Amino acid sequence: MITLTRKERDRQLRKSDILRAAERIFSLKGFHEATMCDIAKEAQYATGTVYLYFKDKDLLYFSLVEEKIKCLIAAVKEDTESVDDAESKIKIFIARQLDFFEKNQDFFGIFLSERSKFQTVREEKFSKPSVLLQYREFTVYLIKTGQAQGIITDNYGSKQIAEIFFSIIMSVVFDWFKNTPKAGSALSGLSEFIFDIFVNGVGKNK
Amino acid sequence: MITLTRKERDRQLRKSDILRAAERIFSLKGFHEATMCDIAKEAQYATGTVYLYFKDKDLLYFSLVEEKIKCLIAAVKEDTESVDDAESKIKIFIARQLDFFEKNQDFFGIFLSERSKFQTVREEKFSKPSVLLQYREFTVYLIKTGQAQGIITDNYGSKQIAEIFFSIIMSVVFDWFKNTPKAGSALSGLSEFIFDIFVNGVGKNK
DNA sequence: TCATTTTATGAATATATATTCATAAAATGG
DNA sequence: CCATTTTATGAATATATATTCATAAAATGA
Repeated sequence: MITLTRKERDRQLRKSDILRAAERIFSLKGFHEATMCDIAKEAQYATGTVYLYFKDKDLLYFSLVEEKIKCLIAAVKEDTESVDDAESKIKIFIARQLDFFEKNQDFFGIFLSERSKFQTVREEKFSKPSVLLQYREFTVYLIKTGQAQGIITDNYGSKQIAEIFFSIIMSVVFDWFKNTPKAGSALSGLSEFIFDIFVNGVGKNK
Repeated sequence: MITLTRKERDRQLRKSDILRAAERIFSLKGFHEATMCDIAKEAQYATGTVYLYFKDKDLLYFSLVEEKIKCLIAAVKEDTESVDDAESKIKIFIARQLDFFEKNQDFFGIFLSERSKFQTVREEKFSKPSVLLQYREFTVYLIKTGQAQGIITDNYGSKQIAEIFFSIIMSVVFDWFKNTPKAGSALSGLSEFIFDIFVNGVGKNK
């Protein structure tokens, strides 16, 4: 059902241009240091034009984050649905995630540096449940599946475990991001490591 | 060797007053939203006075974070030194850390929300190695001890494991911080959980 | 081609707040 | 008690930048 008029489609394209510019500028300078003027220039528009497409700076920023996370969720969901056993699901989840961040390094910079902003301001500006929440819910679902299939402990709640899961992945990505000089080793190569640590811990198996 | 003149000591006291005020205001509003005026008022000084004690807003902020982390490091070092076996060391480390964050909830708010700032701007303003680095080094040392004593795997590097360790603790603290309504259950109660997950993973032990 | 609507422009505005500095108050010490 | 030094004050300054808006350009369609 394609109901976009040409006008609407054009508008979407221009919004998209601006979002791409914002992505570059925000990730280069961070939220506060990036100016609307920077972003407009990068998108080859005048300052005021940006405001015809995004109400204000906050909203521009959030639109960008939302768009990206939606992408990630979509990719992850599609791929994990293709298998049934929880172990594969989890492994695929990790791999997809690493892949995404590797291909979206700029975005990752934003995501990391402004996480807190996203958590506090979001409530005031968005009525709809945040995509981060959706994302979180999906990891909880994964863990529950693992518990149901008996490969993950049920000594602890799925939410609690999901948080740990997420933070381990993020910490590895962050570490890689920080230390890898440009075109270094593949982030995706760390999938195994994450899965192992997450499932088996760091204790020495005697 | 007490070499502080009364003048110097007074100055320290006033700096301390200002730091306490900054702690309250920063944690209430975050770095950008907190104004120097807010902080001055909270400390019962005029705006300009703050500048007699701290060169600028950034430095005030970093002084605060440094001071707190130094505290944490000191506490952690002292306590872990009292035992020899790595398992106890690690358990104590976790417990002390939780204890610290529980007692310094305000500070934790700052620490979390401005982590990125701290990581980027620091280099430019401080020549001395940051306390965060010291902190990180200490966790690496802990892991190495564990590896040397054969309770932690040496399939992976100590740095890599230390990052994971740190991030697991932080994620638990963050979670608690977010969900616990005021005077709820003790954060310190989660020590066991962290140790278990970290060492044994979330895999179901058959 | 021209009248009307839509879109773009960027200088001007509005606001916010970090920082300074001339002035005043307080402390010092002789 | 006075002269000098130190410390505190807070109004004024400087700067930065998000946002607006009068104006211009472009697109539309008859």
